[in-house]
Amino acid sequence: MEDSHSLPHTSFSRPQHSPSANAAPQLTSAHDHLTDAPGSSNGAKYRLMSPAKLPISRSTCITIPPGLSPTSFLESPVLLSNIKGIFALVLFASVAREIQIRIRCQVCLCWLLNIAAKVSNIGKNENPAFMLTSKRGVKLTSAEPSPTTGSFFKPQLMQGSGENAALSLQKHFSSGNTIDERTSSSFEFRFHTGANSTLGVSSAGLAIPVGLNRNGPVIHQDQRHTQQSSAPSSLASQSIAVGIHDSSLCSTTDELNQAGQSNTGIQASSSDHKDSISSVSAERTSDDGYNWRKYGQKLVKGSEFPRSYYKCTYPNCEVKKIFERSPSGQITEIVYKGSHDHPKPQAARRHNPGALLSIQEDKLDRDLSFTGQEDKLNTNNMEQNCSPALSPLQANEDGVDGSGSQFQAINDDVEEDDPFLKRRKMEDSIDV
DNA sequence: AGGCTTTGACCTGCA
DNA sequence: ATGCAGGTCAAAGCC
Repeated sequence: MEDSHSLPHTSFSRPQHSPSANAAPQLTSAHDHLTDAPGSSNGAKYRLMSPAKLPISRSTCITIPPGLSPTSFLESPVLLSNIKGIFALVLFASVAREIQIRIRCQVCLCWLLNIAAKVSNIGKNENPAFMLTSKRGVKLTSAEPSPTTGSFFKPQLMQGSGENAALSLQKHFSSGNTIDERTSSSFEFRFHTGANSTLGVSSAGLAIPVGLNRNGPVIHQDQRHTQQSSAPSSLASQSIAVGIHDSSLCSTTDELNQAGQSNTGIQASSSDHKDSISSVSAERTSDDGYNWRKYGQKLVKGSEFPRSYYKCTYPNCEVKKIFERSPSGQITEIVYKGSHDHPKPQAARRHNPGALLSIQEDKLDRDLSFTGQEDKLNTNNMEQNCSPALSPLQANEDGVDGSGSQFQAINDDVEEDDPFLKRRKMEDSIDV
């Protein structure tokens, strides 16, 4: 039993404000928290930690051979042979760009846009996206909120614990670099694999160079023991720090390609055992499919924006999320505490009618319907179904459950005449 | 009427 | 022991 006060503190990463930002800002791994938390009742303590101190496990990172990249994949006869699918994807990407559909997986969209560019040269995103940093110091760039809707594209960061497939985007810092140093252009996009990836990431990890820009959200995740989870390794808290920058989804396809050629892209990297997952998402309240009730707001010292505290409104669900939002409405940091042990409320989707990936969410909700493990460990992952793990490259992993099927789900939808509209119709009819 | 947000006060942990 | 900061509570108001 733990009350709200027993929840581990989750520190926000605010490199730009942290007095020590220049020297060693950032996030601590859950592992460190667990081991270096004197005085904590459960041993879980969460603090900022310098990326340099982060025990980022690279041993599990598998880099794709030079021949494998989104570009090469796009040129794959397997993909190109499916003309129908291509056109559907092009249409999909075009529509997404056109109406600024909120998409949860910027990588997926990047990929789609890349495909679109390949086929019709329409990929023209001007601004790169944001930078994400996991608790383990993993950084990634991703999309910023839609300039028109303000909705955030959800950066998907899936880190696999020993058992979960993981994906993280990692920025490689030169020594001494801090998180707020956004000058580095070196990013890696690695796919990690766990022994048994529930997401279906095969053991053949992939490194996809993606020309994403630096400015962007910083993601970090926290871990703690929850009431529901007796397993010491269960992840319960995740946090995200979203950089405040005006940039659009992904980078241009040219940038993507260039990045791919220059090996300065993003690599998905897996976390090691204790950090289990980490899927993170930058999103607005209620946009993650769950219902939240704000129970507090506080201006934290050193923060220029007030910190808002939300609780999940689901009965007996004690999941909390904390985020800071700039006056312009941009979320600068998000922290999740706890894990949902319940499905997303159906009604919540109406709040997000334009959510492109809600299609996926539905599918995943059905497929996963929070079976013990992924819910305990990856409850929040369910919010981020379209993780980078859903990379088309991974989609080739036919024999794998999870991401492969997820991607298949995407394709299935895409291949329908207008799955998105169909879905909307269906939901509308249900609502009526 | 119910649910949510706002906001000042209170509680707790830490240095 | 004390002050500070972060997190939470809960009354009031709003939608």
